[in-house]
Amino acid sequence: MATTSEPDNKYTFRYDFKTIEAKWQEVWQKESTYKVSEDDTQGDKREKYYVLEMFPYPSGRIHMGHVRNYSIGDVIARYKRLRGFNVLHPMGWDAFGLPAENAAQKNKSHPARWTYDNIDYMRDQLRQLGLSYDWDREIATCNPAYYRHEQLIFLQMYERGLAYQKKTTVNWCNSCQTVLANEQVIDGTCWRCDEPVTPREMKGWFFKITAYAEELLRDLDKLKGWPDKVVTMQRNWIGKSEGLTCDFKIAGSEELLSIFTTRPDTIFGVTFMSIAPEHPLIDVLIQGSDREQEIRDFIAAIILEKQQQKPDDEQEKKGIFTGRYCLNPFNGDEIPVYVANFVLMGYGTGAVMAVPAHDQRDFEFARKYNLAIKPVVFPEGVTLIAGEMEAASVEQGLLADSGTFNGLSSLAAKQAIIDHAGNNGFGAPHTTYRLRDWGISRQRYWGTPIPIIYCEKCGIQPIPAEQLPLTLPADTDSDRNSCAPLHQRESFLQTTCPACGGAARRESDTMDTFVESSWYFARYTSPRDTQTPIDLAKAAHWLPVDQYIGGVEHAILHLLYSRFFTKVLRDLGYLDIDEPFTNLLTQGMVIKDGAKMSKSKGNVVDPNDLIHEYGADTVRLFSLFAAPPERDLEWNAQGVEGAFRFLNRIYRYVMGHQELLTRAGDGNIVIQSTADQALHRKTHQTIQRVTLNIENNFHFNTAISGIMELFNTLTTLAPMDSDQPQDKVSPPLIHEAVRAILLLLSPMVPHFCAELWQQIDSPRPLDQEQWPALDLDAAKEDEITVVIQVNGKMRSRLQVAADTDDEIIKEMALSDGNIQKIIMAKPVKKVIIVQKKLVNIVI
RNA sequence: GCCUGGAUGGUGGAACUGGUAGACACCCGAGACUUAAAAUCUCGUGGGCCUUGCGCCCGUGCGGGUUCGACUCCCGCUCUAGGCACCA
Repeated sequence: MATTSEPDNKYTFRYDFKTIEAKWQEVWQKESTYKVSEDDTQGDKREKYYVLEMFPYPSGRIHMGHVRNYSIGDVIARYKRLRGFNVLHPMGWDAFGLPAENAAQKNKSHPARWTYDNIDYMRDQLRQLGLSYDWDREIATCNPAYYRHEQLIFLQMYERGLAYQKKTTVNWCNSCQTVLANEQVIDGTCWRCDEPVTPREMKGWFFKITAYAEELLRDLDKLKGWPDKVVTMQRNWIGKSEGLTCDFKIAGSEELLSIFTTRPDTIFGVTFMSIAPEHPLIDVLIQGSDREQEIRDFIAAIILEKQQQKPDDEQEKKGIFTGRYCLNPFNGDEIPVYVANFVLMGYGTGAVMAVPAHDQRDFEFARKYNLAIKPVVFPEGVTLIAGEMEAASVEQGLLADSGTFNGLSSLAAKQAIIDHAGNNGFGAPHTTYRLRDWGISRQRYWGTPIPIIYCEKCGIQPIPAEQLPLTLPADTDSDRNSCAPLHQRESFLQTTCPACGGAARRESDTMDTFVESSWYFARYTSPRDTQTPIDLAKAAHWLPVDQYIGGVEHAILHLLYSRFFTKVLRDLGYLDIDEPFTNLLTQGMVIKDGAKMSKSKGNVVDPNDLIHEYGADTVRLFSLFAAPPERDLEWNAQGVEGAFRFLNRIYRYVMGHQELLTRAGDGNIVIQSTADQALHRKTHQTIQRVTLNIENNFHFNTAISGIMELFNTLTTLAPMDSDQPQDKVSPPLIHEAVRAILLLLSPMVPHFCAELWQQIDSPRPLDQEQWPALDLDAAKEDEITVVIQVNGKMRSRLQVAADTDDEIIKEMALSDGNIQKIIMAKPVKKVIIVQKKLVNIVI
């Protein structure tokens, strides 16, 4: 082996990671070490394990977040292989999206060109990290071979009413002639051109995720392997509430105003009605009134205000009286109807029964407009008096002033009132969700075209499945139109109707890129199948994903959409599972100087530089060692140096003992000295500890420190510079310890370990090895330290044989010199003995 | 405002189910090697006190509590990160 610089100078020695890493990457590629055979669905007897990291957007080059994410996944993949699993570990590219269009415009290139170039570069970077992917399964979502299947899935969803079109309000930038996503609108202006964004009514395509709301909520209980945090976030996002819909008659009219409430128990406390400014009934209510114009102006003003408000500031509550009343069906009260700026048309019925005594918003509104406040639910032991209330009382309690329902508890009253409404035909129990249907239309170029045709005669016509894929139009010219959205491309739009053959136009929207990432994990199980999106048998074998790893920023959208797609694909007959990801690990961010790495902060660390300076193994080792995966990782250049130093120490040690280790390979383990015993014990304790750290919660940081401890023990008991280390420790035990170190470290530091493994003349390459076997007897301590406390404070220690009787330990503790001094002649009240741990003497 | 996490030496982080707080590293300091430096190796390294002892006191964001014993459990706060936010 060569060294990086002067081979003879052992003082400046740094192991030659460049040669070693290149060598093993080539071996793995040439031998397809990590390829998972398609036949494994039938032939392989090993248990399957599917580990997946969230695939990247090919933005150009990988960043530290990727390095961390993929290192974690790779450790799990390699560990599971050593444990005898048949591991599926694929990688691909989430390749559609707006950045490609922007870059293409800037460089007068084409999004496809830009994207594929980036993929080539980044694939190379991932190879350099030594990640054990089955590259034969690589997919890029912008490839028609992928998105044709997505188009088919869309058509099947359309057939079942799960994909539908409706009118919606979008953010429109007139100067860019495009729709912007919410996150692209910054303070009401376009993120790219700074022109104001205007709302615009457009038709768009939606996926009916609300049809699965209940199942998505219910199945959260099955996700035992997900962080509670993510489950909670999804539960809140779905936002189920149960209550009552109830119709209030408009006075002097046959019209009904329908409301939804989760607090039917407060229905006798209704003193006014608030409706959304967009509510369709408004026209009917105010038509012909002498205040019609005044009201319309007010409504227009609050709608405008709403559009311009920043997402995070709350508007002052305001409203206007429509001049009309409605009737409370429970007691006949006449209730004024107001238009209010805080009522959302998109939730419930767009109308709210206002109970100022028991709802804070209604309370504020009532105070402002001098409306009645009528308390009807008294929390236990409290009598509410309208004039004395400082704020709404939102607690449950006992009903008062509520007719025949007086004295009931809130809980009982809810049911009774719902029943009463139902029996009298003006209401029904109702469940509503915060979750909205998923709008997937994007007016862009670089996305999956929606396979729909509009015919004047025949209406909306899906493209026949056998005509898929509907590919993106290639460019006819290389000018700035190279990424013109589809609606600007006449030749793409013009087509013929599949039903009548007459002239027709194509849909020009492309799909949200979240659609591609909602099913890619399933596609990996049959990535080259041209007949069907997903081969049911193969998917049944591999899915669900046993371990999914990615950033917590995808806790809601990506993970919710993937769960939704899994259920849809199941109902379409492609999958036989309910949930896609059994276990989820959300890793923390990589930060530096206390802040997220970003160009604007100038604290970005480029993985390329690190790989060149220290090699992939060191970069991986440090990113796994510096923090447990779920926590943020503070990047520290000196820490990287420390990780590199550790590998160098092992390298020097193993190569310095190469001959001995090679010879010792076939020797039996015979304990001949206390040093032998100590090393043997530490070796097996470390095997146990590392295994537990990985199995329990993937805490590689403590696993690595365990291995460091073992190596420290090894170099203390059998020092490097000793002429004849076998004087103290027998060679087979050094061999055992080194073997353990290399095997235990290999999932984290794969090239390095594979090389040293070969250098000590092991019979098989490391990739074909098994995780080291644990000998529990060997790990057992025969002497233990028992702590002696007096009144809970540590005062002395005892070294005793592990099997010493509790009574004897107690006697020893009481007669211990230090203890005698402390307790003097005072009476001992109590002695607590914790087996093999401590004695606490209470005086 | 609501819902989640988090807070431990100069730093990153350990500590099983309530049982020796600070493992393992980084930084820093001292020494060895060297003409010298780097590298490497050895030792030290939470704070304070003195009587320098296998010593004592304090110490896991703050204030209480439970317990023989609390970083760990309970109650009440502070700060911080993230998510949601007029959802009726």
